[in-house]
Amino acid sequence: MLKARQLAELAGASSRHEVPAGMELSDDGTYSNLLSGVIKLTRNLPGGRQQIVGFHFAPDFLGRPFEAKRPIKAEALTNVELCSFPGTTIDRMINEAPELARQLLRHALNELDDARDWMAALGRKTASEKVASFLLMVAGNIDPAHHPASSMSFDLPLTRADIADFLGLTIETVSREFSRLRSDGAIQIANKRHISLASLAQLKERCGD
Amino acid sequence: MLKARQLAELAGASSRHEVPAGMELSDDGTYSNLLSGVIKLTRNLPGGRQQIVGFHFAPDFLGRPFEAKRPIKAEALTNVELCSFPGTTIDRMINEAPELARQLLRHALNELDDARDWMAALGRKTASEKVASFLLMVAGNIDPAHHPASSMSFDLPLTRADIADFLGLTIETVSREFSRLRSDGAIQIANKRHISLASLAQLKERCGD
DNA sequence: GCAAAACCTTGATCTGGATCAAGGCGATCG
DNA sequence: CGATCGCCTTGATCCAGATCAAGGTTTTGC
Repeated sequence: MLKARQLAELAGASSRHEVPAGMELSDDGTYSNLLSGVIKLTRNLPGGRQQIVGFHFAPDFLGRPFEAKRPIKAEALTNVELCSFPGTTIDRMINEAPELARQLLRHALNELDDARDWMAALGRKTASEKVASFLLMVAGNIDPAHHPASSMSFDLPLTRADIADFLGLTIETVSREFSRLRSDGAIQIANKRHISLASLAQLKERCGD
Repeated sequence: MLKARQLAELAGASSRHEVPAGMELSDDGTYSNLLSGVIKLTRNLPGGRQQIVGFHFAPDFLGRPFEAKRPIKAEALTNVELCSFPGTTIDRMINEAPELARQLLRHALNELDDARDWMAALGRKTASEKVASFLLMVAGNIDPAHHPASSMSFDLPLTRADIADFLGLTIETVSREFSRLRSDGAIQIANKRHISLASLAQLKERCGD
């Protein structure tokens, strides 16, 4: 745990602010807690190609020490509430509080596990397995404690174009797979974006792992 | 930097050993420096599908604190020399030496950057862009300081099947793309595995980013 | 040194998902 | 309220890369 003095220092240096949906989050060196909303991380290739390489769902932590080799853009998918700390404060505290460094390391390794999971999906899963895996991932992040056998519903924070850019597909294929899942009774769709899952267990059979 | 006492402790607890090509590296909780050789990290999907999610080239560091959510297997692609430390030593020292925690964090973030780069390749690059990117990656790891404009050569430490499992392709497609690069004069191939690159710059034009 | 086994290449054909095309909602706005 | 715009769906067709097939080459083992 962090010491009381350090918690107080963080609280004193923090500032709360809001970012509207669609706005890019500039990569000043700050760190933030994501209090609400969803953020996408994207990597751009020539020819207008885009790959989404990760998401942040509330409550998550964002920001990183050291420079990235490759530029990654962060953009708010929904309205977003942040609680930010100056980079210098965190960087200094990493050296003073081993527990903070441990937490950052644990967090980075979780993101690495996620990225590798999606490498496997991008390289080796079929379109319908990708879409099922995607719905499971969103469901798991929106309600981490949900019982696998019971039904749940939520609003997708992404457009079909974003989903396609995450799964390495086109919007038409994503749309067709949604339609297929609906006609198979695995999901219901209201208003394009509102999804009801019959059960997480049912989707797991379609997710290809 | 680590203190002399800590370096001495590490040296005292370390043990040198060797792993032959093709052998799986068991995931006891130890940490190792990879002194020579190449290791692949794989994730398995049902139906015999496999995705390689990363490599370690010498000199690299392997091992991770905290449990991974998903099982990842590590296998030696070549004969490998390791210098290993017990997990308990490292885990304890993380709390004593902030600099060690920083290094582990930096290392994890580099692996995360790499994984995200490959997500973009898997999701959005063509077969020939993937193969060119792969060759650049291998070349860069085998000789990090190589001049981009001059030619270089090396032995691929992977079979065509491994390359296919890394790039999300089939062995036939990998083979055809190698043949095409050869007939275009971008590479030369001797003995299936020995590759000569005319220049890194030439490949960069084909790698799709 | 010969045979078997691994690994690799090349050709022919097939197919999952891309591309092209044509509307169908629902919001926002005048 | 009707028009425009952004987003989504569905159908028709196409093609990059998969699959199927047939050797060729290199390595391994006896």
